[in-house]
Amino acid sequence: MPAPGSSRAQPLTRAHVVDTALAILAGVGLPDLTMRAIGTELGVQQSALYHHFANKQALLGAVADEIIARGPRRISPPGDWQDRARQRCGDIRDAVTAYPDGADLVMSMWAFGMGGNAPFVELCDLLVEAGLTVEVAPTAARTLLHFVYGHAYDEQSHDHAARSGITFGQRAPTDFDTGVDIVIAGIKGLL
Amino acid sequence: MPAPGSSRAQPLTRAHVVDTALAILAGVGLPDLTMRAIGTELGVQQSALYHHFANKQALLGAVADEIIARGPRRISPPGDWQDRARQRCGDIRDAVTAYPDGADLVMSMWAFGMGGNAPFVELCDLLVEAGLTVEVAPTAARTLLHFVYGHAYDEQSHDHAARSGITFGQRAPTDFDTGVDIVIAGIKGLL
DNA sequence: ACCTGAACACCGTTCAAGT
DNA sequence: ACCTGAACACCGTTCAAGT
Repeated sequence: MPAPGSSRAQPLTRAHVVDTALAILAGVGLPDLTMRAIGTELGVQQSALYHHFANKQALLGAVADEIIARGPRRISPPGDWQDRARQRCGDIRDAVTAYPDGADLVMSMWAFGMGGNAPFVELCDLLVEAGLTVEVAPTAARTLLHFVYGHAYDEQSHDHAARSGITFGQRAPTDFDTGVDIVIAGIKGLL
Repeated sequence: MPAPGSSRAQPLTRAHVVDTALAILAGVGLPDLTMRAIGTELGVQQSALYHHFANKQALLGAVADEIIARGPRRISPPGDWQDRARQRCGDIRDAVTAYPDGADLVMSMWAFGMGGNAPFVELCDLLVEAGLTVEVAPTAARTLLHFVYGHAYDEQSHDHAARSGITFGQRAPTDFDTGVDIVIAGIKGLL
């Protein structure tokens, strides 16, 4: 961490900004991931960030991409397309739940078309390879992702709520797997 | 609309606040649904709202409940449980898409346990009636709702983006129905 | 009990000016 | 090109004080 006020040898890069944003996200969550916090952590004025990103949303889009990129990506899976889809969904879930509010961030940025598109493209490819038509594969991929993000968002919201003293009915640990299985079984019917 | 500064005969009620919040949401969307805007529209200081709601989230939870309550609820459907589930999902989608950012709001409030729980309860009941065990029905209901909200959120985000000039690949109008069918077919496998 | 008025501690974004 | 410093136009929330 550079001391605030220290003159940097290197100019700021987008990658450096994204790195710092991820560190702040990990520490304090999305509501406190402010332009001022990022600037302060980098030893720079918040206005300097606008030289590298058009606005906060563009910055968060890059953060969403990085959350996905840093997530696990188990390769060369044994078994059929259903096992591969299950595995990829699990990886995506692990990626977004690795950071507080990660599901919220990635889901929003994906919906807005400003980041986090890789999981959609990968699942589309996987499903086309599995034999789905190019017309229906995007719909199936989105259905899968809506579940993955929705479930993760739920989980992370409950983490917040638990800290505020609100309690929820206990959720089975197999809940995620069951949901993914439901959607995959449904997709199977499209073949 | 009461003129600002007019002394009201009746004291403010929660229902009146929620009504006004919905009108503002319909007009300007969630980012501009501020405590100040609600207060101004009611001819009252923003601080007065805290006498009726603990905070903004509690107020938005009540708004989410009202969005669902005001949505359509087609009754006594012909056909099997799958038709009934399809119909209920369509109604929920219509309810949340009737207001700008409605999907975002209802999804968030539901995840936080602060509102919008009725659709979940209804779908649970419907699925238990269909023959699902009480262990797996909530998981199936959540899977369905994650898709419905995720899809609606996507649509409404694209509405925003279109206004900012961003364009997306065209989505088939049957996309929602196909997604619901995928999940319902998957749930069928649990019977 | 219900509401006012003012304050507190913040936000994202812009922009002239420096180097 | 890259960044500073200061401002602009906002937020949600709190709280003493009024009625």
